[in-house]
Amino acid sequence: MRKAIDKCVITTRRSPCPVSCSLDILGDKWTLLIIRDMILGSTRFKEFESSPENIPTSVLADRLYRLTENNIIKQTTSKDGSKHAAYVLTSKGNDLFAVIKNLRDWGLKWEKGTRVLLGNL
Amino acid sequence: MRKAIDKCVITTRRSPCPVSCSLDILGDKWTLLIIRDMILGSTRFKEFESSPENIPTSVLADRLYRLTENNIIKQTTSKDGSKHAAYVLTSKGNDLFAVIKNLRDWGLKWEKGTRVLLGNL
DNA sequence: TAAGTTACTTTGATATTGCAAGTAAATAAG
DNA sequence: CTTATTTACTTGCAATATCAAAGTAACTTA
Repeated sequence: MRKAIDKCVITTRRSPCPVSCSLDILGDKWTLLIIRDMILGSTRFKEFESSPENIPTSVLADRLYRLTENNIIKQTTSKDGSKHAAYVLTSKGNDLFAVIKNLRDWGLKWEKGTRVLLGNL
Repeated sequence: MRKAIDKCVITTRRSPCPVSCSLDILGDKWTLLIIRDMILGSTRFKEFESSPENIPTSVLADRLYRLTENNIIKQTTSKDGSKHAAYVLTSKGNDLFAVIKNLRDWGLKWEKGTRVLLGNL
């Protein structure tokens, strides 16, 4: 995916438009699903990996890195005292709840056969 | 991009989750920008093309096709009587206004240097 | 009716994704 | 304490998608 050497997030914006800028960061098939999982309480790599959409591990590692770079999530020492990585939403990340809810509502309204799987998402 | 022969939108969902399903359709860097432009009044290929983000024409053609397949936009005969293609939002498409507004608000709040360019987006 | 303009398609290089396999550190089991 | 298992990734590579540039046919304007 991205080699250790080129682990850097390029931050060239397509335009100053806030919609465009948000999509520069969030606009792909996986990023907001990770946020969804975090809203539902997931904190660990393994948990994101085991979501029903089956994100490739290489993509997951890449997205966790980018989300961290963009201060949307951050690593913490997990409460259970384990030394395994744990991720939590920052307030910037928590503010994406509204976006997720709108995507959920739109999906429920217009796409037949969708249904809430866990929690309220 | 897509050859005439394979112009078909594959509709395999990653999961029945409404968030995931919405992202199957909307989850990329360009789709919601076209919706943004349409909310701001654009109807023609040339107008989408001349937005500040500079969408490649091949991607634009592809997205207009997919949005049409998903009943988010539809072709109309334009009001001015010209025979050139014109696109308008369906009610399904109009319902994305909430998503766009959330992305705008999130961008304005958290991304320095973003600013509303035209209208309210 | 000739000269744009519009709405695309095509082409080919480059970048991203998806999948399978591999690995090192952390934890659990014996 | 030693081995086995789990976790959190990385690597390699084929498949797919993107981008930029150029091309084209239908439509409109001069």
